Amino acid sequence: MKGKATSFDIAYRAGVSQSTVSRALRNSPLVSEKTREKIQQIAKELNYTVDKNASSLRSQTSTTLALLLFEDPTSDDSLVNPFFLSMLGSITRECGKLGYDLLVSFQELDADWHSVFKDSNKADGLILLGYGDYLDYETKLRELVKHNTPFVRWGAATKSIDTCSIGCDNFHGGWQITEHLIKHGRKQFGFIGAVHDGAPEFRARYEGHCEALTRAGLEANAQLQKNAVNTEEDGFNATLQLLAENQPLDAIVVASDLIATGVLKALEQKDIKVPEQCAVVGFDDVPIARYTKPALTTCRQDSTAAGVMLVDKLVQLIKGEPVTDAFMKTKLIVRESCGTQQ
Amino acid sequence: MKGKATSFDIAYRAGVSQSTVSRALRNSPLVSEKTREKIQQIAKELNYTVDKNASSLRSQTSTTLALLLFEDPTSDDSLVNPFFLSMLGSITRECGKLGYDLLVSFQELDADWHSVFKDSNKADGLILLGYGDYLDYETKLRELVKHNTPFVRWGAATKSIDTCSIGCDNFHGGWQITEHLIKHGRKQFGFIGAVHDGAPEFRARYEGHCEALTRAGLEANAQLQKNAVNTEEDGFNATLQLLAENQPLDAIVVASDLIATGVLKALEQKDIKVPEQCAVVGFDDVPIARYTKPALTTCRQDSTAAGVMLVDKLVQLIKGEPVTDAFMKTKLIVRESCGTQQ
DNA sequence: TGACTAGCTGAATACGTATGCAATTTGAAT
DNA sequence: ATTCAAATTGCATACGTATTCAGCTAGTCA
Repeated sequence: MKGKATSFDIAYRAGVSQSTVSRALRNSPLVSEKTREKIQQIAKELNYTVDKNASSLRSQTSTTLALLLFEDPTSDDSLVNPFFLSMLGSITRECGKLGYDLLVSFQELDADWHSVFKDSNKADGLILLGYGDYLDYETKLRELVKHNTPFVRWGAATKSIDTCSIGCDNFHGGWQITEHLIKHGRKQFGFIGAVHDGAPEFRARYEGHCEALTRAGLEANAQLQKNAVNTEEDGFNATLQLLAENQPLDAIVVASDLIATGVLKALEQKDIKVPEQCAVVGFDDVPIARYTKPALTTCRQDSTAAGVMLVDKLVQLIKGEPVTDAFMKTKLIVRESCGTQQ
Repeated sequence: MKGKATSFDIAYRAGVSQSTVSRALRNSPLVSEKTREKIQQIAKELNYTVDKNASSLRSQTSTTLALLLFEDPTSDDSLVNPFFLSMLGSITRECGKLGYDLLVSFQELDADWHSVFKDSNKADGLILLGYGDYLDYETKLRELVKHNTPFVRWGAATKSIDTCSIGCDNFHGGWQITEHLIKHGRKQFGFIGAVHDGAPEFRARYEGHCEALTRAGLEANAQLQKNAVNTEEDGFNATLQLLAENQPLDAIVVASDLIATGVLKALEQKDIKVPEQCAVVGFDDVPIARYTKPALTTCRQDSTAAGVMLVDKLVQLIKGEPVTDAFMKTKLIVRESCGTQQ
């Protein structure tokens, strides 16, 4: 025999029809145990593998999920948002466990990703990863809903669209961090992270932060909030701006760890001791956070659990089962940069 | 019309046959410009997308690559080797640029990954990532060759198998690092990293290290080489073992950055100042290296270029073009941990 | 005018599987 | 022996595209 073995080859050797082979290999109860064993035996001998394309074409289902990662193409190409990257491991493994293949694709924000993967039958469903609120995002989500494309996404639930979102409680996280710092005596807060035109996640963190201040009878000073998108560089620059305000400051709450690395760098350059003179707290708990100097106190989002949940929910959606949004609790990871260890 | 539009739907509206539609959409020169434009216009109106499965089935080519990442499943699930992770970005983007989809899959070392992806026609070719030399690796590579499966891999060229390997010159890197340290007055070297049963990459780095010592008239002391697989924990423990030898020591060359983070941690715990008392140099230049305390001097492998090259070569292979192995030069990145900055 | 070519187009088919339906076998019950 | 249901199996077809081959039209050249 030349080329790959087909189900017909197996049928011929087993003395049965191709239909029976197909059924036997999928463990259909319609075929007798004896026949099934014989067929599976032969299949093994021939190193037979089901042709994915033919199978998908016929059954109109690809058992493949597509992971779309949105990123601003302006940033350094080699630098992928480490938080999402850390989800990749668990997503991949969970897919494997459930028998799904995973297509990974980095998308530029403005591409018309929304139709291609599902419409071409490449994937049964989509996992959307990326800090939200980019160009036409909602419009595209709506498009997906209209097309009946199963998808899940990481991020805050969007009230206006009926989607399955999995995210962490950013508001609570921001509150948690700030409350912790207040409890340990910090009083003059700065906040770094874009809260207006940026990611809604950052905004929620900021609002949680403000809420904690208010409850403690402190006041959020808008002058001490500086915008920064999710890069070290922006963190560095925003910190310099913040310091230029010349206001007393004993704590900086930062919207992400990546930004926080830039904040630490700026403070070091200005000879401001962390945490003695100024506490710094990040958000995400990316791998780097353990290695900064001082080690970064942060608010962990459990990316492993998140990845698993994203896949599980998506598969449920594909199977037509009802799913609900999920909120994950954040966890404060106290390291050195907040000055409250032990 | 219900369901997705097919090429027949377009044909009907355009008043032509399905064949013509197929040709027009693939820009075949066989169809007149007028017809082509009309068809493409209608296709756009109907939001038509070619069905990937049907197309792949018919043409027996999937324009999909599979990235297989091998990792020891014992390590923390969420921790993927950061060096390989950093290749993912460029691999993904290069695939996109060339019109290929990318399947990503983490494989356990012992699975029979070697047949599944290509035989099932899921992918046209394979990218193999992982420090080599795991169970039956060569056997499986040989199997791939026998099956005529196009594949490329990151790592040292294997003399015994006719594969396309892309790797960096680990020997040179080890030599480079050591030579640099010697030039700056270090004399008593330790080496941490598994050199026998571990990755051949680590071994080559060690050999380069030894070569540099020999050329400088120094001698590699086997007692001062301690094994460690690619984890921070192993680095920590190996360092303690190394120190327990109670030999004079003013430099430690480490087989990878990840291990080096553990080395730094151990040295700090033992109150040994880096780099004053002991220089430390890693390998890979993973993102974390910039953030350790002190910042890690290391030997960079250009993962972005590597990723692009892996994809390019694989596509060439798929097209039947001849390819050659490639060796990339390493680059010494001097930071603080070697004590020679400026 | 006829013959021939270039340029397009369409009919028909194959890719390899999954599945509805009909057909057959088996065994049990009458 | 007859009937009937249950258990298996096979036949035929559809999934949607790409491509071979043949056919048609219009234009060219003799």
